[in-house]
Amino acid sequence: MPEEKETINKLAKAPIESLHLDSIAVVTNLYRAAQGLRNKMEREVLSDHGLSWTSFSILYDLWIWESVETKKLALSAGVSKATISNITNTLERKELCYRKIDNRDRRITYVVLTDKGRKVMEDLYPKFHRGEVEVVSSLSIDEQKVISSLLRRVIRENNF
Amino acid sequence: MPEEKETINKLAKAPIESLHLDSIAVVTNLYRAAQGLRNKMEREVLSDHGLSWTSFSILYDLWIWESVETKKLALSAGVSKATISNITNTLERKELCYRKIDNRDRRITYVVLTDKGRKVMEDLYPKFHRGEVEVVSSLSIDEQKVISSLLRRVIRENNF
DNA sequence: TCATAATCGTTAGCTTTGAAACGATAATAG
DNA sequence: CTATTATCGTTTCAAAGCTAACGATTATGA
Repeated sequence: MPEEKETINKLAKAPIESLHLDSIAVVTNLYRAAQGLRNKMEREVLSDHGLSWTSFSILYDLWIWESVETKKLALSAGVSKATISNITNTLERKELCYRKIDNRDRRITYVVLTDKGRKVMEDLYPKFHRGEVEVVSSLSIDEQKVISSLLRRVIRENNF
Repeated sequence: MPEEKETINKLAKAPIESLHLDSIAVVTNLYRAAQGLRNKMEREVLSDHGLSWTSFSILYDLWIWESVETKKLALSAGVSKATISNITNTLERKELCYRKIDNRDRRITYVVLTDKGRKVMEDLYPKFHRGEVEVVSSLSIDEQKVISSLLRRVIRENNF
């Protein structure tokens, strides 16, 4: 990669005893790929319904699990509970979900998908899935299995 | 993975002719790893100087290249030019960089690192690099090379 | 030359994001 | 049985982030 090489040269002047170039490459390319993925999906798929990546991932959870506690949504999406609270507000305004307080433990709030929300997902998911397939289409099935396996290890070992 | 399997079962009911499970796994794990990476770095390293991941990546570019056009910063960080404008304001307020208009083409604005900005990077980069190494430490060097290579292909083929 | 088009960065208005503080509720301890 | 702790979700406030519109500048073309 052109940019990567140039950067490494400049980094030589950095006050570092030893540079682990392979680690740098993994982190750089990992984040760039994820960022590109998100941007592409928001632009080409999710903008149809005015949804952000995180909003979609929440609707997705609700679609799969019917009803999910706020805390689990935050954990699943990798964002703070404050963010979930805000996004839930937006989704509620769009009538795609609603809140439901647990009667047994009134501290817990469940978020539930509405019929309208389900329809949106039934329209959106096939398009999203086509996007997923397209993004990784330059990798063979075996390569997809390899990269998933390696990423899973990173996720597991870091408790991501 | 426990959650992944359960999800796939639920997805069977989805209105999709054919599900490419390997593509789903790549996208899911790719995004989760990147999200975890960002959160960890912001929490454990960048919070020392009150910097976001994107702010840091901009300072990093300036550190390497001395002076960069706003447009290239947006491209490099994978965010919109409006975001760069906002972040540059914040960084300027912290006296970590300043703007400089090109005399030949007065539409172009360069962002330049200050001495204070350089000092911050000299303090921060070693810590950041230790974080990078730590995050991927469960992968062997060969595995790191493999995953970088596969990610690079995804990036290239999608113009990310 | 001068009008039109293209490019660049900022602004406006909104949603997303997180840390910290806050209220409400439940669990625990004495 | 009360008092203390712990947990949960929301609110507050600031920064990050996007789209679209805008003003300023440069390039193009007739």
